[in-house]
Amino acid sequence: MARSMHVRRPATLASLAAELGVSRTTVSNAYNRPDQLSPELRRRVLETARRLGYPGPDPVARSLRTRKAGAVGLLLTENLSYAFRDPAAIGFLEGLALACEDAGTGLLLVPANPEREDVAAVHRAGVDGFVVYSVPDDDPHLAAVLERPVPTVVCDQPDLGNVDRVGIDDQAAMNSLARHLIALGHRRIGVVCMRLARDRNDGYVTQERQRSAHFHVQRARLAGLAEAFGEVGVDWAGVPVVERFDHTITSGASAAAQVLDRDPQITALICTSDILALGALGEARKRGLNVPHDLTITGFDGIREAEQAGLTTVRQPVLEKGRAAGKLLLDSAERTRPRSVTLTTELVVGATAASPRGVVEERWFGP
Amino acid sequence: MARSMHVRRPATLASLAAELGVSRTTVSNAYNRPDQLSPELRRRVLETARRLGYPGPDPVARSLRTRKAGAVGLLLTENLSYAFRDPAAIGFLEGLALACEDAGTGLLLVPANPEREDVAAVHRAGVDGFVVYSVPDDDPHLAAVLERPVPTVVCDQPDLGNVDRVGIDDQAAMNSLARHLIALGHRRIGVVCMRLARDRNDGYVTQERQRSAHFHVQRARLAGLAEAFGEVGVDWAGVPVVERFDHTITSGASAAAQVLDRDPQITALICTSDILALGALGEARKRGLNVPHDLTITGFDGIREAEQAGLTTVRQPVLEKGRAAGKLLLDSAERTRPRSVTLTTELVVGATAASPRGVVEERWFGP
DNA sequence: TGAAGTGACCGTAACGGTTCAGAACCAATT
DNA sequence: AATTGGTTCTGAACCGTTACGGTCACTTCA
Repeated sequence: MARSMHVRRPATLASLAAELGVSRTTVSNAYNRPDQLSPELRRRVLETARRLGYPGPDPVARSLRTRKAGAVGLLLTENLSYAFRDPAAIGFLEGLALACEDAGTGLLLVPANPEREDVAAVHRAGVDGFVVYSVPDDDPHLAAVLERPVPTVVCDQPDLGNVDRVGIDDQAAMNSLARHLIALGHRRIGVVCMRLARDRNDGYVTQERQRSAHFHVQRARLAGLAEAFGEVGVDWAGVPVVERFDHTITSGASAAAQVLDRDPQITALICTSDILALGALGEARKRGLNVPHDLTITGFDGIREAEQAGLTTVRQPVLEKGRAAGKLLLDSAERTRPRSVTLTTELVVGATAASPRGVVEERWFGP
Repeated sequence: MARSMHVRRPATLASLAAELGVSRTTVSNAYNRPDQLSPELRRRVLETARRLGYPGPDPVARSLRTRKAGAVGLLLTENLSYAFRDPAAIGFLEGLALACEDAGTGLLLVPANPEREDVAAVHRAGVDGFVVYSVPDDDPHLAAVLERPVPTVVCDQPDLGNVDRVGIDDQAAMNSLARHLIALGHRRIGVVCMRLARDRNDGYVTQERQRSAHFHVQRARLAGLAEAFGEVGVDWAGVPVVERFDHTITSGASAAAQVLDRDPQITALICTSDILALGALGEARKRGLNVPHDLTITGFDGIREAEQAGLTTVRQPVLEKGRAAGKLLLDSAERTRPRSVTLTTELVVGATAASPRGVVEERWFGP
């Protein structure tokens, strides 16, 4: 019975067919199209498969032939593990996972180490499409993805023209937050932002660096601030903007410290993310500053931790963003021309923003 | 120059070779072994590739030939998106992602809907190995994974004998927590646990169901409790054990309510996860119970939220667990026989456990 | 009784690469 | 002049499937 004990080679569809004396097609059909063969033969095929230890059609070979991988790739700018530490990223992932789940598709996290310029992982990924989440617009990984002949959806990215996009209007959202602060009477402000480019620059940001920032989201948020404060006569060039490469609470604290050390007279510290704002809150507390009365602090994202802290911020629908990205990618049928989805945001008025001391809120003077 | 404008078919390695008048081998080498051809020819190959829009070797075809997918699969019992909602699962994911990152490997989240018994996704996954995280031991997805001829690591699973395993000693950990409560003087206890099997059973758990629970982790934790309390003469059969299918704070609250309604005289409520315990804490607060003096509540896992709440619990190294699983899987070289990694846990004495009213802590009587 | 229809199965040709054992060539050594 | 060694490139086999367009025996129906 056990013919050739030395078969190290695992069984294949062909060997199974040979053993059974049928064609490979038939064996394939036994797995993929049961209606194409008699129940009796199918039973025999499956039983012989079990006996020979044939685990069913090889997924990779099948993918090659059918030109479907059954998975979408996710490209993140950060270390893969980072995605699981940032609440906003987690929310995005959850939404994306939901969309994939609905479609029965796998989700492949592509290891794109931002340090090394090793794009090989992008080339090696056997996927039917890519979602690119918040990477700098000059990221070589992004370029590698765009070269791959598969549909792609970018998130938090400027409109690339030829691929689908999902995001929010960062500039408008930040603008409305700024207007809120302006209405409260703030004119002397400081800004803490996330990394603006691939190089580390933990410190003050020049005008030029702001304009040429490679992270679209950050660039747009700063632009929204500049726009709003410019309108009320604030000289943007004089506004201290401090950047941090690492997106952590600790970074937020140290950045806040840096701003407060040099410009203690500011009445509001605007952070471009909740995480940074939480750090700033901690730093303010450490300095004995009363938030919001001594110092207004705001964030961006609307993560749960921010809500608990009562942070004044902008809420963006991160989960929806992920889900929208997934949906866009997964029904890529009939994509005539690139689609663009812009989700709405919401100003969250918390307890960390108030009129500066000695200033009565402006709207009281309204007509 | 542009020969045949109607080439809908994208360029392949072969077409590129033909265009250049070289062999396919040479083109392949241009990408994979630059030292195998002259720099000049390589330059020509790459340039022609760009001109023809050839995106480089197809990952799937390459995988087929090299028998490497460059990714590991992760199988979760829950809906994919759930993994991003449970802090413990997130920690595990982070650790696993770290390990994958180090190895330059992708991480494929396999959509294993626990509702449907659709195992196809497991068959379709093009991966070099699987990590299986906390699924019931009779899960068909698990069976499907074990049939695949690739290395596998199971987590929070009984020793399957033939695959690598990583986990903690749930029984011992819970036993030590129980001893702590016993030392405090607790004898009348209630238990809230996570789902014990694939079927929903929101309510009391029979002895039989406890013993035959398909979630190893839960079974072991209950066993640890039964063991410890049995030693001091508590009749385990009389201990109310309530199960919840959904692992949410809300579930924890409702389960706690169910126990407290029927057995208001209990002095301690032991939950098999922090999430459930947090729910129980809320329920206790709602009832005006003073924790820990009116009621002791404990958890399991050691998530951050539990720490903030001052929960008495068992901390397990979830991140390390993920990382260990990844490492085990990724250096599957020379695996002689299945390895088993058991990580250590730590009893976290928080503020939610104390001696019941009228009872002096036992250790005060110590020799 | 012959034409048409149906169910069951098969042969061939991809799918797009990688790999390995050489071939061809040339320069340097014996 | 023959041998050696090195570089550069090639041919053919192979990876394990599935898509496509059949064939063939066996009804069914007029």
